[in-house]
Amino acid sequence: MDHAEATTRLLDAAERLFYARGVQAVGMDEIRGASGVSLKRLYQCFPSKEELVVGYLRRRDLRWNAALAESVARTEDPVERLNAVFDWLREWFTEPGFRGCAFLNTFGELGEAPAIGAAVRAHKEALRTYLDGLVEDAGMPESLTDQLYLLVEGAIVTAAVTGNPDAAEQAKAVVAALLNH
Amino acid sequence: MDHAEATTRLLDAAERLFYARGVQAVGMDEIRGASGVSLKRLYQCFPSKEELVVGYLRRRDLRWNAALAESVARTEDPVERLNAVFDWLREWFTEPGFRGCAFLNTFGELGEAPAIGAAVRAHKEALRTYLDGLVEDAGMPESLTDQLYLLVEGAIVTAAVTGNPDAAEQAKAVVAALLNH
DNA sequence: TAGAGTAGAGAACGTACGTTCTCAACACCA
DNA sequence: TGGTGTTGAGAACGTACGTTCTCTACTCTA
Repeated sequence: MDHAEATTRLLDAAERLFYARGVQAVGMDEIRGASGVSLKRLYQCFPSKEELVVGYLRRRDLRWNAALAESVARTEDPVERLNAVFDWLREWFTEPGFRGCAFLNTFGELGEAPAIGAAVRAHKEALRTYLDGLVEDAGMPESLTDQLYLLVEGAIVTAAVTGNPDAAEQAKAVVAALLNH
Repeated sequence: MDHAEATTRLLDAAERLFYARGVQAVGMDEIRGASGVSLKRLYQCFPSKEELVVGYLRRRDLRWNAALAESVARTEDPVERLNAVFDWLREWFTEPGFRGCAFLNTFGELGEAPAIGAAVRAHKEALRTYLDGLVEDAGMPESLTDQLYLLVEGAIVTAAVTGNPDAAEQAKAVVAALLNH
């Protein structure tokens, strides 16, 4: 097992465990057991738990954004794509093990740590930038971006707390009102 | 110092410390020091840390709801009251030490614990019920409640992560569109 | 005032965790 | 093949924390 595969395995285990149970509830020894990577190697790949958490967030950021973009891109009409965002959210909400936004959860837990806060903000900024592109392609006023963003965040949080994926449809209804306005 | 005052002091210290730094980052000994209540008494009032956390959430729920309702009630017009919700949110966002929703933060940290999850859901349900009353008083269709709720959650989360209170105004703009629709 | 119950201060206990260290096994290369 | 460097397994270390225990001092009552 080389360095790259060890890193992948560690991130796989970290993502699964951290997302499901929170960062502080999962020890480095459990990451070692779940990944099959020795503690020595673990600390070679990630010199501290905080760096492993940042690595986890960074990779999840890339994956999450890519999954959203890929799903939305299957819709042709640029205006309809704004709705497609919430269709994808609904799919995500119904996935087994959905526990809300990994970034918000980690932020609530470790927001003090500057590296964590930076990773969370980077993720949210990337989302906002992506939405901005969709709004521009749809020929809508720029002010719609922040409003869409609020609805996405609200839907994620609500679905996480209530366990009910209908928040996606409710947000979509608001989008429809904004577009018709 | 009697039992009631000890309880109050403990909840005061717990609320300040837990909200500012998270639950897991604050030890029982620090609560003792900040409250001036002995460990023995602490464990008489709250037999475990989890019960102290639940007590903290419950009292914060009452206070937060009351502050919102009191501020909104100063507005006479029932329709205008829907906007007043977001005016109050903006005030909250600009308070020193604002760190987002205590309930969401705790949920992200300890959502597994059933008692915590229940306290969080109770708070969110109370908020939704309150919004439902405002919507009814304003003579608006019931479907507006969930939409308002999404906007409130989205604004809180966004203000917390970005540190920018403008999320309140952005949400308000969406409300205006929904009302004009 | 004597005694019984209680409170406070803080030591103590058990556990868990992040991180480092030890040591035996093994791979690679001269 | 012999020696050197690296690896993995897991023990060890230091710390922190939730919770309980000890002991002293005080307070109330008979």
